Amino acid sequence: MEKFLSLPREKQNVIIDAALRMFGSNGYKKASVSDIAVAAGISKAMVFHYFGTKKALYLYLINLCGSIMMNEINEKFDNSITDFFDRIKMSSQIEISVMKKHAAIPSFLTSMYFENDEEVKDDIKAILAGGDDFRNKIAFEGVDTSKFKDEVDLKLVMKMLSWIADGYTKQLSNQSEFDFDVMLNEFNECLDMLKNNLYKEDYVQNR
Amino acid sequence: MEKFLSLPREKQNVIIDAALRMFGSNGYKKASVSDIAVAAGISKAMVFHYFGTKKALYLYLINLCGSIMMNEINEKFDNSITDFFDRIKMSSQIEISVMKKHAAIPSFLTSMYFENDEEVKDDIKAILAGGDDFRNKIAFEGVDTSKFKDEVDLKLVMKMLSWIADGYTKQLSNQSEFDFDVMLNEFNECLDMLKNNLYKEDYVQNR
DNA sequence: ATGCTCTTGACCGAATCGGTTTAGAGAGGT
DNA sequence: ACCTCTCTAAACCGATTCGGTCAAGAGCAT
Repeated sequence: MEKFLSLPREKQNVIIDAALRMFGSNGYKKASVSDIAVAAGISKAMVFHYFGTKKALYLYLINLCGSIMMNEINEKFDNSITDFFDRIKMSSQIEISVMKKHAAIPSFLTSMYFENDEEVKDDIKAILAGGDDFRNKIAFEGVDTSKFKDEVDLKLVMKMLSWIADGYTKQLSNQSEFDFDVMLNEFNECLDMLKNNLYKEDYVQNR
Repeated sequence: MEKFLSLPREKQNVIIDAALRMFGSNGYKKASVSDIAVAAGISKAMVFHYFGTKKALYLYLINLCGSIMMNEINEKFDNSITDFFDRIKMSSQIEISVMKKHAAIPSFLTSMYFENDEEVKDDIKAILAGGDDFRNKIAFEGVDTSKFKDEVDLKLVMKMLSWIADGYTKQLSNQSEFDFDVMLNEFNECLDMLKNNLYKEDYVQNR
C-alpha cells in the first residue's frame, strides 16, 4: 500500500478515478481488476502490486471517499444558514467540490450503499455505521420555512427539489471536468427562479 | 423463438423483465445468461432453449421495446397539445404506461443507447437508424411559450424540467408497480405548481 | 407401458477471474 | 564497464464463470 502512496499524485488520481468509475458503474463483483487496470492505463499486475487484493483496493476507496466527503463537509457546511434555498446551494457546492477531486465519487458511493456482495458487504455495513450523521447534518433541520407563500405545498417542493438535484447530479457525472461550474451556475439560477416565484413577495431578491 | 412465444404471457413477462433488468443495469457483456435465468426463476438451459443465443435474446428485447414504445407513442401522442406543461404531462403519461408493461424498459433503452460491445453495437446502430424520429416527435416543437411571464428564462425552465423528469424517472425505476400512479400524481402537482407560478396571471388555473 | 413435451443439472471447451511469478528495461552508483 | 535495485508488463497459475449443449428425468396423455 505504501507502494501506491509513494506514486506521483497525478498517477494516483488516474488510478483512483478509474477504480471509482468501474466499481461505481459495475458493482464490486462485476468490476474486474483488468477493467480497472485498462481504464487506468496500467497493467493488471500493478494494481495488485499497489493494493495487494481487489478487496483491499475497494475498502481503500471507501475510506478515501469517506474522508474526502468528511473534509469537504466540515470545511463548507454552515449550520447558521437557515434559508431553504441557500441550504441547497451549500449542499451542491459541497458536492461539486467533491466531484472536482474525483468526479466518480457520488456514483461510487451510491453503488456502495446498495452493494450486496458477500465479500465486502459486512465491511461496508461496519464503515457505514460509523458515519451516518452525514445525512442528518446536511438535511434540512432548523431551516426557515416561513418565507414560502402560504399556498405552496412544502413537502412537494422538497420532493421536487430532490428530483432536480438527482437529475442535475446525474447529468453532472457525464460531464467533463471543466463544465462543472457552468452547470452549477445554471442550477443556482434555477433555484433563484424558484425562490423568486415561491417565496412571499417580502423575501424575493430585488432584480 | 416460437418456443418462447407459445409460453403463457405471464411467464413471458417474468423472463422479459428479468432480462431487461440485467441488461439494463449491467450492459450486454457483463449481464450473464445465468444472472438472467436466476432472476427469472428458470434454469439457464431454458434461456437458450427459448432464444438460441444470448445475442438473439438481446436483439429480441430491443425490438420488443421498440414496438412497445412505438405503440404507446402512436396511441397517446397528441400533437395538438401546445401547452408547455401539458406536453410534459403527456410525455410522462407515455413513459408511465410503458413502464407499466415493463418497468425496466427506460433503463434498458438508455443502457442500450450507450452500448459499445463489439458483438451487438453494429446491430444497435442499424436498428437505431430506423427510428430516430421518436425524440423529434416528443420534443417541444410547436409548443406555445407565450404564456410564460416575461422575466422567466425559458431555456432555464427547459433544463430544470429535464432535470426534474430525469430525477423523477430515476426514482420511478426503484418503485414497485403499485406506486406508479401516486408518483405520477405528485409529478403532475409539481408541474401545476410551476405553472401557477411561472405563467402570466391570465393563464393560471383557478384554484 | 409408450410416447411426447418440458425442464433441468451436469457437462463442454474457451474465456476470464483474482492473484503470482518471471524477466526485461531503465536509472544510478561504483 | 558492471552491478544492483526499482518499476513495470507479460506470461502464467489454478479456479471460476462464460456461452452453449446434451442426456436424462418429470409429468402427462394415450
